[in-house]
Amino acid sequence: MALNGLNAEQLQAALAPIGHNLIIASAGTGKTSTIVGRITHLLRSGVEPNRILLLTFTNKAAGEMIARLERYFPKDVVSKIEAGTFHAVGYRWLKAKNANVILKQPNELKTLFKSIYEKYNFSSANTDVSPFSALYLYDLYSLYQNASLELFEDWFLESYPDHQPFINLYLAVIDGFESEKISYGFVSFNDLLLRTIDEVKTNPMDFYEILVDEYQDTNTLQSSLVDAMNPNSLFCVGDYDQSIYAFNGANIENISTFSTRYKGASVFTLATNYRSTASILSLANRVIEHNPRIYPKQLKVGKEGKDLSPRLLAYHELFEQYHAIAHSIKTSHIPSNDIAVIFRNNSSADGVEAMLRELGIPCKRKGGSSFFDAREVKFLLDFLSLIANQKDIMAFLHIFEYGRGVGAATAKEFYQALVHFGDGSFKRGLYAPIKTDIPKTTSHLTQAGLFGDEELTPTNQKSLLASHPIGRHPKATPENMEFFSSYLELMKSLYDEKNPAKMVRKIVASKLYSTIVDQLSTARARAKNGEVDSSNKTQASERIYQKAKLFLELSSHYKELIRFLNAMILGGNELTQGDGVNLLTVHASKGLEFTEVYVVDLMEGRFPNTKLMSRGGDLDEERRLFYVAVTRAKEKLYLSMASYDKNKKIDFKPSCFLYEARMLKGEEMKETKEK
DNA sequence: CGGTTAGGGGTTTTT
DNA sequence: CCCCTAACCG
Repeated sequence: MALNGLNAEQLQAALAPIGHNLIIASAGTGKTSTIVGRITHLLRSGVEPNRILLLTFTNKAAGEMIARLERYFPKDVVSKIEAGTFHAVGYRWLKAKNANVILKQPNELKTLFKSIYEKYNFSSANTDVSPFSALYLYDLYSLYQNASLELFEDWFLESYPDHQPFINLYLAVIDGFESEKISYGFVSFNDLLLRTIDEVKTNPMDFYEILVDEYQDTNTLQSSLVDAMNPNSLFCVGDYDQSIYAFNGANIENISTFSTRYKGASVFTLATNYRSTASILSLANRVIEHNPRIYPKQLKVGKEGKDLSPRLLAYHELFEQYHAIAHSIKTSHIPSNDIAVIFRNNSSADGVEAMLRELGIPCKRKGGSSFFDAREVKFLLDFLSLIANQKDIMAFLHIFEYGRGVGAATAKEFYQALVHFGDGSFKRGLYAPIKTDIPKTTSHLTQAGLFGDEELTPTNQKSLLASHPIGRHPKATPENMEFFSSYLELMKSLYDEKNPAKMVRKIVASKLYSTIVDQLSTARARAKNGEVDSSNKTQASERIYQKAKLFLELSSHYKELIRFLNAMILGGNELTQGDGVNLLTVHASKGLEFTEVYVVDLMEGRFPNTKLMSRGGDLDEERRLFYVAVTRAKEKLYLSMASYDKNKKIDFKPSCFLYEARMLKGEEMKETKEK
């Protein structure tokens, strides 16, 4: 049984009486085992599995715990446990209530927000202060939603009183954003939680116990969701030294005030670290000691065996560093899946990846940026999003911007014309227009008579379009109408299709997609002198179809289009691509462990990231990030830095954490001066 | 004059 | 790779 493997302190926590329990679990102290043990204990005590809710920070973590429970309990019991991230669980409940939820990617929502922001004139305010940019305001608004239950105005002016002259403009932008978001049918991550709270308040839940993993990174919005559910019992597991999501409103006070918020709360501490060697732990502790203590904490070393001292790797130049690390990894006897390169900023990843590739070492990165940000994948997502939500004008714009000579403005007119043809319905306007007059436009251009032009399009397209009123749109040109008819042809072939994978297969095989692949691969194969290398182009196009294949594979697990799309937004960047050495940001490394770890780019400015600190972050948080990074290592830890970036011509000073870790002596600090 | 497109500069972290 | 700016096109 899962409980047999626990040590005394873990067992005591796992068997805690029902009530409000906080488990302070330092890095590597068997947090996961304790949670699995706790659920084991609950199930063995006769608690119905569907009255257990396990909230984790990533869906992967939830999956791992569920998988471990399946070793001890029948699958049909374990599958009844509610488990997942706050967002995933909330989404599941709303979906069960038939709520109409169509998630939209944060970047898209930012673009929408910005477009509304730009309608307002901020220069009219009588002040020397310059207004926040649209994107900064968006981030603040999102932070507010996660961090505060007050009115935006109150929360905002507390921190930025000098922006008082803009407050009404800011509020108007936010109002406009909220209403436009609703009219397009979009739901943000934050909306998901807000709506879940509403749902839980109107239809109370009856959980016996809620377990919250990574409790130090829950924010006010999330903790108010937990409170709204009002469970009999709470089991929160966290470590304040690993709180690294302040930018998302993570509220360290959720931990520090736990015993005062919940009367009669019990606090347990897991202090024996089984993950790392004594010297890695003592390094981590030397650094984190510089942060204020909330609860006393003394780590005991539980690991036995050889103990290699952490090593400092210092190089002159950035790429020399990446190259040396790649070389060190190549000569390592550790399997590459057990090796990680960890960095503060994603910008470090490209250099490391390039050097590893040069030496033929496979590596994997978190899928998010590389996969879903790829334009060929975005196109597929946009195409499907518009089918799932015909009000999604943003998706339409992205699709039609691939049409030659079509930009956002023209695409928007086309969309509006189509909605007009369908008397309010985009799809009707596309498939079976009931109005054929062209709505009035802002354009003064009138290029009539494009139809009947002999060089126009192949005959079948012509007949496709001949019956469609969009061809008479003043912005219609032979090129963009050819694009349109490819689009229409594909849409018609998907008219009755409901299965996501079948849809994806048809899209990828379509003429429209091949047009896009051609555009993208041509652009990618174009050298600086403008020439297109045909073998490069073939390669680029192969890579695109490879991604499309992966996308198809992902879609095959879903029966409903909307569910597939939402799942891609909700858990999309949790999937890792490929096999090999792990390239991770510190944030992404949370909860993971590796035999050999390289923490790279340990220079002032990069790690700690001083740019962020000037924007409200603080050194304590950066120090926690460092702590998280080094405590991922089980046996070998390398701390690495470079003193110069030849591309940007920047000199670097070593990170203050290298001094705090006593990998560098204080005197050297004075010697390393800025030039 | 509005819109498109090409080219140069810059990049935080996540659900 | 994405965003912004400036030149270009109709």
